[in-house]
Amino acid sequence: MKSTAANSFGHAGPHRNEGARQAVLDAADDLLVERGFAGVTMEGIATKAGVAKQTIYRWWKSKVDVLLDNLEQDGEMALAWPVSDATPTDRLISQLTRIENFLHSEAAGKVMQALIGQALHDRETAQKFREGFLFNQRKRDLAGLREVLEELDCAPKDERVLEELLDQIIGPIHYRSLVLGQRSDQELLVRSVEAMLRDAQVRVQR
Amino acid sequence: MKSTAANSFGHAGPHRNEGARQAVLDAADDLLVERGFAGVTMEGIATKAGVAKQTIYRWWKSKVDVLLDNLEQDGEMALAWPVSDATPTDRLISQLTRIENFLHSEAAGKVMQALIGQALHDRETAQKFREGFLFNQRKRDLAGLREVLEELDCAPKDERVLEELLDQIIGPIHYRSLVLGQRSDQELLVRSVEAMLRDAQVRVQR
Amino acid sequence: MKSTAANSFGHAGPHRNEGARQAVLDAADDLLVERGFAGVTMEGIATKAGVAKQTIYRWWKSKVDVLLDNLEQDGEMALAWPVSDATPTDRLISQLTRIENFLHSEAAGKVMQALIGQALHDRETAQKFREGFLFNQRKRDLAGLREVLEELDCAPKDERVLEELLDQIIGPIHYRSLVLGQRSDQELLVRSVEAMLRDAQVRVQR
Amino acid sequence: MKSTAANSFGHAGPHRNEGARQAVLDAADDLLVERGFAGVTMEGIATKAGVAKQTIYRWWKSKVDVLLDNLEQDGEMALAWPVSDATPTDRLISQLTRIENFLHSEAAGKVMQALIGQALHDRETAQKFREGFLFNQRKRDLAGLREVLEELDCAPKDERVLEELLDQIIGPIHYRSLVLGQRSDQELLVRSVEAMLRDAQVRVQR
DNA sequence: CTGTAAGCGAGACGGTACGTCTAGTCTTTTA
DNA sequence: TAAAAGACTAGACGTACCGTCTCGCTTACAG
Repeated sequence: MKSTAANSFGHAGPHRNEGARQAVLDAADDLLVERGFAGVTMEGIATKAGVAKQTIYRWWKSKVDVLLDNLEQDGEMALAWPVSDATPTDRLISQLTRIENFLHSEAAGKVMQALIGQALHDRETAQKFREGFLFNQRKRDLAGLREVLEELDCAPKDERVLEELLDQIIGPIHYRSLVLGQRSDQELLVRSVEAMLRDAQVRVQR
Repeated sequence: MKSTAANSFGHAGPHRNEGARQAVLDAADDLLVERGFAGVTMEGIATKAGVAKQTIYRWWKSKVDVLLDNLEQDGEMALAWPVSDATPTDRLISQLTRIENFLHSEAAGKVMQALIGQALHDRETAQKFREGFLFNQRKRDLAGLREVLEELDCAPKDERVLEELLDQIIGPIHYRSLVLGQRSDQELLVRSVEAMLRDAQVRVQR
Repeated sequence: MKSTAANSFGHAGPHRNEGARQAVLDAADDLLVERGFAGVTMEGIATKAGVAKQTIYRWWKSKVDVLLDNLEQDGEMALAWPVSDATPTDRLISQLTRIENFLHSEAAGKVMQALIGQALHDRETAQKFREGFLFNQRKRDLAGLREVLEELDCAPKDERVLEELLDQIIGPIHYRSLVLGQRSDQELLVRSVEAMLRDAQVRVQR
Repeated sequence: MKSTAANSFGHAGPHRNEGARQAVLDAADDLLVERGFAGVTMEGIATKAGVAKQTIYRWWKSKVDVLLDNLEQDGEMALAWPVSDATPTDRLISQLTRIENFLHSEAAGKVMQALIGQALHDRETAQKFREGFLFNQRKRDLAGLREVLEELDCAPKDERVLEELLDQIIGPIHYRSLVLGQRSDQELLVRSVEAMLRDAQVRVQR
């Protein structure tokens, strides 16, 4: 606790006020949960966060940017592959469960759904969402999956095949969640992984 | 040519003006393609269609309703399983191709993406979209898939398993399209169907 | 009581809502008296009048236009030369008194002072103020003065001289009011008129 | 010449930076000429002067104070009664001409018009303007006029009469300039002085 | 065969949020 | 300790749409 104590909140100096930053992120998140995406407005965030609109515009270009900032903060933590000594299959199932739970989680899941929704409306949002979050997460998932498959001796050489195998398991989860609006139960995830592993073995033998 | 001549357009009588209806649907579609979802506004539609705002509100509750009306008209046609004497597998692949093409089509695909996007923002849109379009289409696809699997002697008894098998093939396509923003090539669709059929056979043997 | 009764106020049709118009004019006037010129804002007027900002912008370009509208309504009435059987000199003094009182009146005087103030800040306001109010009033005052001088047999032939004579009596009043912030008492006005009449006679003899 | 070297400009020491002061005054004046009164903003002055906003607020309460500072500097010099051996009447006419020219001068005249304009909007500005500039100038003009009248043997005993005589000549000039937006030509000034002198003589005989 | 009721184009209305601008305050860092 | 730099809260600016409304016209059907 040194000089940073001065910036606890309240007023600010020439450097960025960290308290204001977090207040904005939290306010946006709260509004999304309480009132949905249309209820997230720059004015609403400002009021709720006790912050001037100009302060938001100084650091973020739009409400989408604010939400994306939230997602980058929360999502990368919640979707990391944890260190584990479980069997490869179990580790894979457990990651799939983590993804499914994340998609339906109260705060972070709503943010992600809102951003995917907006990405479908707006090309620029799509790009930001993918580059700011999705592709990073995808890299981590591909690496995790590769490790699992290597332990099971069915890792493909071709990276594109690995991507196909990943999409075989996460595609249906997302489709059910985002499009159908349905959760995927544990059994389904297990069968999905089994089917994919069978396919991986078939492919590797060719 | 009797009473319809009066309703050709221009002005109207006590019955609904069909010209105005189509002009509204077309204007909404055009605006979506030209300016994206945010560019579709009630005022914009009214101006472009040469129609009073009140006329739109008389027949549709919101711009989402207008777009959904469009989708119901176009989508059900473009996604029907055609009568064909091809092999079951080929028919399945061809339907999958049809879906993939539809998702990326200029007009109808944009409408569908916009509606899915809005469904992710708004519960009510989600419900309308599913009940007005998605569930109907899903029923047709489930019936088509069942027929294919029956011919291949691997149709499951349980309807829920059939749904899982359907999601195995359409889930990844949608995920790539909606979330990753990538097209799925023909090869991928073929391998996807093969993997699903293998899984169906495994399941039916149990 | 015919069809116009429908537009008493509340909501409006495709024609201008007279109630809203008057509410805006009154709100602007009230704000000016209560809070001064800086306290007259488009938002404040809108709130006080119970009117949407867009409604103000639809009919007036700026708050200056609103105030000018007020002045045109009030000023032309308060500064008219009334029909009178008093002596010419008395009529002139009485008009001068009327002007002096007007300049210091609660509502209309404040509006006029505000507009002259703004005219000194902004060329466009100056032009509007002059063309919308000042020059009309000046014409009436010149006509009134000419009549008075004719009855006293000292009306100049040259219009420019007439203007000079007018400015001899109204210039000091305005200077004291606008620049010095002082009222001119009745005695002063009387002496001012006497001096001017003496000058008019001198001039006419040449 | 010791510590002043440090205060040459750029950065500053513990004492007031004279360079900054002048830069602020000049910037305000420039902005007024270039963009009008509304274009004179604290931010604009700060930017143009290369000075921090806080520095302005440290020494002046508002932009009006800055402009008034300018006027006090320039106005008192430009409006002084010079020593002259001309006839009294000519000296008076020449002072009147000086005033008229000042009101229409590029820099100082604009400042004065702006301040009078703002004084009409705001009581506090009015007071500052009068006490900081106007009343001082008026004292000088009254003294000058008294001297002229004494030489012509028609100086009134009553100071209030002297003020009235002054307003007879400067009132119309200001009215034409500030309200009508018109210049007064030399001839007019001459006739105005003649009329006033005639009135002074009439009054003194009573 | 005529009134009446509905659909229609037009557009004014009260609102909400937008993104920008400036005000005036405060804090940090430099000299 | 003055000054430059600039982040901060506050609030008005003028614009764009929202969804509701009123108007005046046109036209189909009912009495």
